[in-house]
Amino acid sequence: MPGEEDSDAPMPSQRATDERKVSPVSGEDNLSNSSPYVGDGVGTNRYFITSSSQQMQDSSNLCSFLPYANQPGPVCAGTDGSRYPTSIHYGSVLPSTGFSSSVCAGRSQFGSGYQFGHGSGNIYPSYQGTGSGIASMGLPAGTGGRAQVYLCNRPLWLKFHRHQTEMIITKQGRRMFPFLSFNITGLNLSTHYNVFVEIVLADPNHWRFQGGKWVTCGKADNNMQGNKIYVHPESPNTGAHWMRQEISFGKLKLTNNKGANNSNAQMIVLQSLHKYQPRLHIVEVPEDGLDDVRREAKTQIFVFPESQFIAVTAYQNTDITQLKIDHNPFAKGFRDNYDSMYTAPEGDRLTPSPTESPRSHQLVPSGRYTMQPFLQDQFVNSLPHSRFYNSERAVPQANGILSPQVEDTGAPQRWLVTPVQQGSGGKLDLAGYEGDYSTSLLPYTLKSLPLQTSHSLSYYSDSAFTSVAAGWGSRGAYQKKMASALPWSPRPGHTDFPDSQMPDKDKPREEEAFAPGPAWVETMPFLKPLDSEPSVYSVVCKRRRVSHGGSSTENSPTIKCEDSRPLTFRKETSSSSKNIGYCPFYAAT
DNA sequence: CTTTTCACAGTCGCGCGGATGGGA
DNA sequence: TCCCATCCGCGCGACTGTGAAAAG
Repeated sequence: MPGEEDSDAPMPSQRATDERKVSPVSGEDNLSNSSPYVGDGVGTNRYFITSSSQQMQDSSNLCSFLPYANQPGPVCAGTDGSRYPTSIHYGSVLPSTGFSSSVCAGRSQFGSGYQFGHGSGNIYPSYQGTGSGIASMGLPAGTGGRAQVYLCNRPLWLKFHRHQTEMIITKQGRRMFPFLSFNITGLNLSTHYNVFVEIVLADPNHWRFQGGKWVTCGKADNNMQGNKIYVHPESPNTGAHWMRQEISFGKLKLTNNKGANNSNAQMIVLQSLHKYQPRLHIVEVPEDGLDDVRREAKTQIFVFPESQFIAVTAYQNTDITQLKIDHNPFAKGFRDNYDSMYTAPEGDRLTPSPTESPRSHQLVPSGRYTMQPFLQDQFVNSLPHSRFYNSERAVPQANGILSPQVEDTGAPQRWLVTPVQQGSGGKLDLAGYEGDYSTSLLPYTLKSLPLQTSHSLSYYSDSAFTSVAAGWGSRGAYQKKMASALPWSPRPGHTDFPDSQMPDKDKPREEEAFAPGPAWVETMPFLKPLDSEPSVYSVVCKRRRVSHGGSSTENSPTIKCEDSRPLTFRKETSSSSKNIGYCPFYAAT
């Protein structure tokens, strides 16, 4: 394939249907209103992340993402028929239907106290699924605090989210990519927790890819049975353990095989062409028999809107395909041959060939490619910013799609979600992304956490060993091999963030980013894929894109946020038992 | 026509076994 | 000479997206 096509020949991915040639704005029809991602995609609108508990408790805000807010008092039901109230501020995520123990069958560590529910796992009220209730056992009051969770590879998620993330599901099970990887802080060091991911329907629609974009097509099938949760294999473990390093769910597999729920606990059963939303649950493990009433206070749920995806059996959007190829190490074999691909004269390129990278000169064959964000992000690290400046500015990212520099500038960010519901209504925030982007290229900025990169870790470069180890293999393997070569500590203290590291100027941006948004609509508007108009990205870069030397840099950051501190640290004093929150957690330098 | 399934090729990491070198 | 540790290469399996065929 490489070398077989001239520069104008369609790339393999483009040989698909015409529909697939168009960068979709999924759900555009349904989400066109109130989309914050207008114009450049980053949009002038910022979402507001508030530390105010009141706002977080504002059900109206919640409604934009968690319609359960309108439900009457959430109730968790145990298998024994008992029910325990959950004082979720933003609506229950626990339908009142009973729990099921089947999901956790075989997981001895979850044996006694509680079971995970499974079923439809809907997060919108219109569904009558069996729910995905999670009960937690109570723990002594005062143990632990409100956890904060960083979505470590959020920039990568954002990249995909801009095009409406698709996740392949197969009978054998397919790993997610990007995979879920979190940093957790705020746990009690000695308290034991179970950590698991639940994937629930994100909206009540059936989706189809039509006309180059995702559109709704009837109602979703809410009767889908099967496992909807994936318990981290290291569960249960102490808070110290969970906070020690990234918590990666790279081995989580998605399947459409309903029979897989019992046979393979690593699989989550989904339905093709349905939209799903992963949620992270942190549940304190009971160490003594506490009454049910206290259980609810020990479950924290985190939702990252950018991790929403549509399950498919075959990729529909070539942009997603290309992003997968470019960033997923396992798809390296599908990346283009640089040597044969890039033979254009140097003069044809707008972007100078970085001398630092032996391959870089091959990456930008012509001006058409110079602005490909993920090309930039591949080697922006190795180039003086000035070398990129012109090109960055020369081609506005009309759709605001990517600000890929975030993760590749060597300053990947951590994104924190507090367990409490943000008042944002779950709007996906790109401000940080933009900020990061600007970190390397623009005069203003939210600066991401500086992160050293090692070219020796080219494959995972900045995402590095932790995510790789955690995500693709054992968490220790890579660290064992690479730790000695890494100049930084993989184990930063992260719970303390000095205010001095948080420029005030950044706060408004973050807050804006999570400003209360429209109430829940059929398809959460705040999750609208960022651009409602054809992106430069998609228009210009319809040809198959190439990555540089296989750097899936942003897969997941390596380092914990030792230098970061929350801009908006929620001081949730509520007695809420379950808290669902999602908000990127910005750190400034 | 749409969606799903399957075989395929390519990349990678891991584990095994042999080769090598040092010390007892 | 034997034992042990380390290094290296090979094979296998896991994983990916592709593209054709099958299924609905």
